[in-house]
Amino acid sequence: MPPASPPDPARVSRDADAVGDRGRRHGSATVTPPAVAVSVDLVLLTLRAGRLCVLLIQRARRPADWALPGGFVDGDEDLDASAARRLVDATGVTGTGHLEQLRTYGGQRREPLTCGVSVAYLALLPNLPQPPPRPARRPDGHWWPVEELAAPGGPILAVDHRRIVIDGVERARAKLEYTPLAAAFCEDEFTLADLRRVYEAAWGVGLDAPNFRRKVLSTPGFVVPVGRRTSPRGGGRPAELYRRGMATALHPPLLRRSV
Amino acid sequence: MPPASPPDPARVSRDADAVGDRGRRHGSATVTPPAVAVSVDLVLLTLRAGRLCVLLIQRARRPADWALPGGFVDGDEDLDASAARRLVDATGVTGTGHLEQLRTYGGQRREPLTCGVSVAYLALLPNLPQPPPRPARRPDGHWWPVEELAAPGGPILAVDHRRIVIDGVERARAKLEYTPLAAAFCEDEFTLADLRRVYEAAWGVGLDAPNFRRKVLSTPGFVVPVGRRTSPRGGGRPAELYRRGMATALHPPLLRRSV
DNA sequence: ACAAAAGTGTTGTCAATACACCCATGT
DNA sequence: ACATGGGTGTATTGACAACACTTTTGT
Repeated sequence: MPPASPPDPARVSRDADAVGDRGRRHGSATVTPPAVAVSVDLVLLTLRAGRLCVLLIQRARRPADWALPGGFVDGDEDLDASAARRLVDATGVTGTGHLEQLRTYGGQRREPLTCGVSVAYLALLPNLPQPPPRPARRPDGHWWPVEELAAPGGPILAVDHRRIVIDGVERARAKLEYTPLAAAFCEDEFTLADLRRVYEAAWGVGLDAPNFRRKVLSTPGFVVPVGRRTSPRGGGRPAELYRRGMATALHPPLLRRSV
Repeated sequence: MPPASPPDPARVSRDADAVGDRGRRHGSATVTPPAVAVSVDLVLLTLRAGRLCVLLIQRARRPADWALPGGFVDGDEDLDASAARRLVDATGVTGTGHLEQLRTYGGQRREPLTCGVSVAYLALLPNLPQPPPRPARRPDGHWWPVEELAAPGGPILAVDHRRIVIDGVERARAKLEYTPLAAAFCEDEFTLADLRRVYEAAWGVGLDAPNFRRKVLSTPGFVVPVGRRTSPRGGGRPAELYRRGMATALHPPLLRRSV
C-alpha cells in the first residue's frame, strides 16, 4: 500500500487526545462509540482434479450471484472461533486443514446493504467428501476453480468477495513458499507426488520431481516418513507415505520461479 | 493457527442458511445484526539510534499504562483512511513511510471495557522530527525500543497491545526479507550503509557490507542511484546516495540467517 | 506363461548460481 | 574510519540421466 493516502483535512486532529476518542471512555463523560456490524467471510481453498478451487455459495434470491460462506459475528464471540464455526458449517468436517485470518475489509468500498467490516479468513483443506453436506434450506455450494473466476462465464461475486478471493489465493501461494502448509491440502498421509501436485496446482507450474524430493526431505520437520507405501493403483512403483512434520517454517524457502 | 479449534456445539448449524445469517437481510423479515465497536490501532515503527522503536502513548488517567495510538472508526469511514488519519494525528507528518493493515484482534480476549474488534495497522517510518508534535491535552508519546518491551522495567501495555506490537515487529522483520520496504525506514535519499543499518537494527544481526551492497544493487528496482555523494562527515569515504526504486518484491529474497 | 512396453517413483551426477568470508584500495 | 571493489570456497539449486518397482499389453 502506498503511503498514507491524503486524509480528509476536515477530520485531521478532530480528536484532542492522541490515544484516540477511545480514551474518553475512561473519563467521566462516556460517549457511545459508533457500532458497526462485523461479519466473517471464509475463503475455503482445496484441490480438486489438480486444480485450486474456492467454495462459493449461490445466494437464494439472487440468481448468478455468488458469495463466500460467512455471516455476522456474535457480540461476545471470538473472531477465530466464529470463523472455525463457519468452517464447520460450510464443510461439515472438523479437525482438518488449516485456518488463519486473512485480512479485514470494510468502509465505503462495500455495498450499502452489507456496510460494515468483514474479517476474512483463509482455509486450506484437503479434497473434502464432495459435495459439502446440504441441510434443509442450505443454498448450494460449488467448488470453483480459481482460474475460472477471472474468465468470461465465471461466477458473479457479491460485494468485494472477488477481491477477497484474489487476496486469499495470493496469500496461499505465497505461504507455500516459506511454510509447510502445502500438507494442509493433503490427506493425513500423502506421497511426495501428492505434495508436489499441490505446488504445481497452486502455482500453475511444473516442478522437477527429483529436485522437489531432495528439497522437501532436506528440510527438517517438513514431512516425516510413515514407513509404508501406497498400494499400487493403476501402475507404477508404489510411493512412500509421509505425514506432515512439526516445522512451522521452511528454511530456506521453496521459492517460485520468477514473479 | 492449528486447525479449527473445537467449536461450541450449541452454536453449530444454528443458522439454517449456509450463506450465514447475513442472508436474512435480503428477506422480508430483516433482523438487526449485532453491532460492535471497531477501532484502529497503529504499530508505528522507526529507527532511532540504531534501534527499532515503537510509538506508545501514555494514557492520562492510568499511570504506567501505555497504549498504541488509535481510536474508533467512524461508521462511514474506510479502514485504510481511518488508519492514515490516525497516523497523521500521531506523528504530524504525511506522505512518508509505509502503512499497511496488520491484523484484526477481537472477541473475548480483549478487556471488557474495550470489547469489540481492533483493526491493527503497521507503519514503517523514517526517523521523525522528534518528539512528535504535542497539541494541547495530547498525552505524551514515547518511542520505545522494541527489545525493552520484553525486559523488566519496560512499559506495561494496555489490553492486547503487547501481542499486537509483537505481531507488527515480526511482520516488519519478515517483510524486509522479500520486499524493498527497508527504504521506508530511511529518508528520501539514503546510502547503502543507511539501508544496511535498517536490516541490522530490525534483525539484530550484523551484515557484511560488501555482500549487502552486491545483493541490493543486483536486485533490479530496489534502489536507484541519485548521482551524488554524501558530504564527508567525520571521516571516511563519501557514500553514494540512492532513492528507493519501483520494485515491489525482492527476487530472490534477502533472507535472515536461521530462524 | 513369458517377455516387452509403459507408467510412476527414487537415486545419482554435474553445472550454474548464490552466498559467506576475507583482502585490497580509494577518499 | 569508512565506502567500495574484487576473489575464493561452500552450499543450494536446476537440468537431466539412470535405476527400481509395478501394471498392462502382446505373443
